[in-house]
Amino acid sequence: MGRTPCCDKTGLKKGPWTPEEDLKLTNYVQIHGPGNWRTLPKKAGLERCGKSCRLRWTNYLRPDIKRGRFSFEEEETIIQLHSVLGNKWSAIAGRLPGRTDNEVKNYWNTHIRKRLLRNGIDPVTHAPRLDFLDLSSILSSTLCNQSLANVSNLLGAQALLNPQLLRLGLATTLLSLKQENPEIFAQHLPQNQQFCNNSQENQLQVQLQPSTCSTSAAVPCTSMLSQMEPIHACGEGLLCCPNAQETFVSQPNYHLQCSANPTVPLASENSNIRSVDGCSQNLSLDSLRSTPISSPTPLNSSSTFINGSSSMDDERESFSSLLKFEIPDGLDFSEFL
DNA sequence: AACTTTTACAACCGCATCATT
DNA sequence: AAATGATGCGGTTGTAAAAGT
Repeated sequence: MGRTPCCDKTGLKKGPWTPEEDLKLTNYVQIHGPGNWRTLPKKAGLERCGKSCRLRWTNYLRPDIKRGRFSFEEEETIIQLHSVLGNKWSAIAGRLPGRTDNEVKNYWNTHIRKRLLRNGIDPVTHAPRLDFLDLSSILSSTLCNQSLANVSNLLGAQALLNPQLLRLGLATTLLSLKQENPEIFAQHLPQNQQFCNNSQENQLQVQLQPSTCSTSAAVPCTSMLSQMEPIHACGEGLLCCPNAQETFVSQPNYHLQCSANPTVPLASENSNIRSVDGCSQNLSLDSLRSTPISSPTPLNSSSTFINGSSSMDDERESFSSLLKFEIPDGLDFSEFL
């Protein structure tokens, strides 16, 4: 059968629109309203395909379009919605007044996607990626920044990870770090109390604790980045989720949880953090979710930007710095060294 | 200053979906 | 029910501007 083309494209102009064309299209739509795009070009005196006119109008000329840089809130919304909806740009844009699907898509591809990749987050699954090529650099920067937070980018890949591979990767990285930065290595690990330095054997050993709360691999990590679970210390410097009984343990070997940067108050104590209910009310995310997530943790947002970076991008870069991890049962660093 | 590479974004293309005949 | 048309959607490309060498 075959469909007829949306318009006869011979002799029709393509490429960037001129101000004159924009004016013609705007004037016509303002008088006659949008729609009937097939016949519009001829009536409006444009040598363009109707489809092109529709796109130009909806993506650029429409008066209610908001232009300019995306705000924090908009970016957070995009990430949260994308973790739930995937590449449903139109659906995402529908929740961002004044933004078009094309704009959201472009912004995702040029900004957010790259940032997530840099931070070790898979932009498709929103789960942490374990790329051993990056392990050293991330861990190095983590240690040098006196925080273990970024390691979560690696260890959070519970669904993707082969435990043996993890041991190997961590061992290699830790060894090289220890050789390259022994002072930092010795200085910071005890502070974070995730590790302890066994001075007698000059080996690293993990303080083990039964894992009481784990997030399921089904939980998008970028959502988790903005989900500050109320947590509390539960001994030995480890942090646990108080409502652990509500969580699932998909892979007991690995235990990933969200927690505040050690230098800032926990989510439950931070008044700047948007309330759980407020978020879900704003976005109605529960209604959008196609598959239930196992974690009761809500989608949250502003909490990810509470450290004091100066530039917008720097603050956004901090996305990755708000996760902590716990070492899984049975993972003994002495095996690595 | 000239050239190359990268980035950002507008626009295009093909397919899907829905409405109408 | 099938054919056809109109519109929407998402992936991809083209290109100007910015950044780097």
